[in-house]
Amino acid sequence: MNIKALNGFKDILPGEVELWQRLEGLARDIFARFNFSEIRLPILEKTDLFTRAIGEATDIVEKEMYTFVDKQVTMRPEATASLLRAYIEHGLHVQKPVQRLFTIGPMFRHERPQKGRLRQFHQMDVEVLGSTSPRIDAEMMAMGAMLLAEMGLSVSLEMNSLGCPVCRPGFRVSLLAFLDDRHQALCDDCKRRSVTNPLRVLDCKNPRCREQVLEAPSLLDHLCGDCADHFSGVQKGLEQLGVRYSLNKFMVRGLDYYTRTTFEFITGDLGAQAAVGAGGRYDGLIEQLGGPSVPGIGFALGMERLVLLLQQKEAELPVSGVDLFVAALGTQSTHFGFALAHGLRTSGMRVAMDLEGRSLKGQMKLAGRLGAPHVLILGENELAEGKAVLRNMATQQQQEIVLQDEAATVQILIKIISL
RNA sequence: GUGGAUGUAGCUCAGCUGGUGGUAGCACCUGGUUGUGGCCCAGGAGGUCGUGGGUUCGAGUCCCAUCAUUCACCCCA
Repeated sequence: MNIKALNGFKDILPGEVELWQRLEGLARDIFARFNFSEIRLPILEKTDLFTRAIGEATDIVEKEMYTFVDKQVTMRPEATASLLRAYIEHGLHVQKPVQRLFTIGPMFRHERPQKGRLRQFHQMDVEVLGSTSPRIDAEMMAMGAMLLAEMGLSVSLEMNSLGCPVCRPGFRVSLLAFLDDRHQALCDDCKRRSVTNPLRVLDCKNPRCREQVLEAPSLLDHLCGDCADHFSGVQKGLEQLGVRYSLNKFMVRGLDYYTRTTFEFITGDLGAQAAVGAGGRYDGLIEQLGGPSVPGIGFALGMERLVLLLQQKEAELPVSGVDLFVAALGTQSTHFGFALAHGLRTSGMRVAMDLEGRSLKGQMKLAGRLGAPHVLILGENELAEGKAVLRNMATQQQQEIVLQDEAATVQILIKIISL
């Protein structure tokens, strides 16, 4: 067998997929509590959409996109751009002044895979469009925190403000001046960064750079009046909702479109991939994409990373996929059991049956492995007398069942088993 | 794109300075119980030792290349 999944692409097998379902189920429940609606989006978009939304100069656009060059289309590397495209295309701002939307699905980035990072990965993406209220920012973070808490994960929240087009240029100037003075002390990456994206120097992991940057001018000290007001409003909101967070004035987001509030949910349990979720406000982006002048904020949760955390936390999920196992011995019994199983399934029961002609012992073993709470044993002798045996696997008690016509037998079994 | 580590059964792994691939564990199949699961016992099946070259009388073992996996950097969820 030489055909294998592509590097960075992964199958999610039974046993793990249950965790995904639980994660997604809980997320949907919580998104509903906060009055979010689902939107399903295509995976392919015009390449232009991403270069405009994410930024020409970002790593994602420069070297990580799966693009069909001849067709000018790209497999989405993130969800926000697609979601905003749909929002603009369908005039959703007219239908509701404030839209709360979420979407769940795969994203694609051509990066070198490592722990918690794949080339096809999955995100749960949440966006609120049409509100500048700092309470929305607080609510978003509170919702993320609630989801993580209800998953039983302990994750910390860090927040920062990146200001806006009014205040960021001023900050940039003083940061550049500061970096110029220490250019020689910075690592090679940061020397490059101080030209291409000076803000990034602030969150370099190199200890020497960190030290240099400690005294750097802070974004938070350069906020304009509106941004400062907004920022303190967000903090008040978080306090009111009892969300624990810390300020990280060095936190910078990788995408160009962020303004004001940015935040990350951080864990120490995933190696180099600290962020399980991240997002922020992007007040100018919709307009920039040709839409109405509407503010927005959103964040994405990395599902692979959450599942890894869940796997570390609990070894195994109990899988109970079956209500009844039908064990048949002989042709007559198998013939009868085959139809009976179908009748039970039609009535909503989860039924497993072995059709390989195994010994009763083999069938019992299968039933045990499947975790079937009951086994209906159809033996030739009993069948001849119109009877069968129902075994409770936990108590090992068995009772005789009188087989009437199929419909009646189904009813009897459902009644006994649902007790 | 850069650096390190690792490729032996479905999975986890032994395999010494080169000398016939492991009674290894888990899982699987059969039997011990003419028709009763988990535990136990016995047996069985399962391999191009990632791939291709090279060195050698002889390579799982040494060398080169290549592919894959993985961790980290860059970057990011």
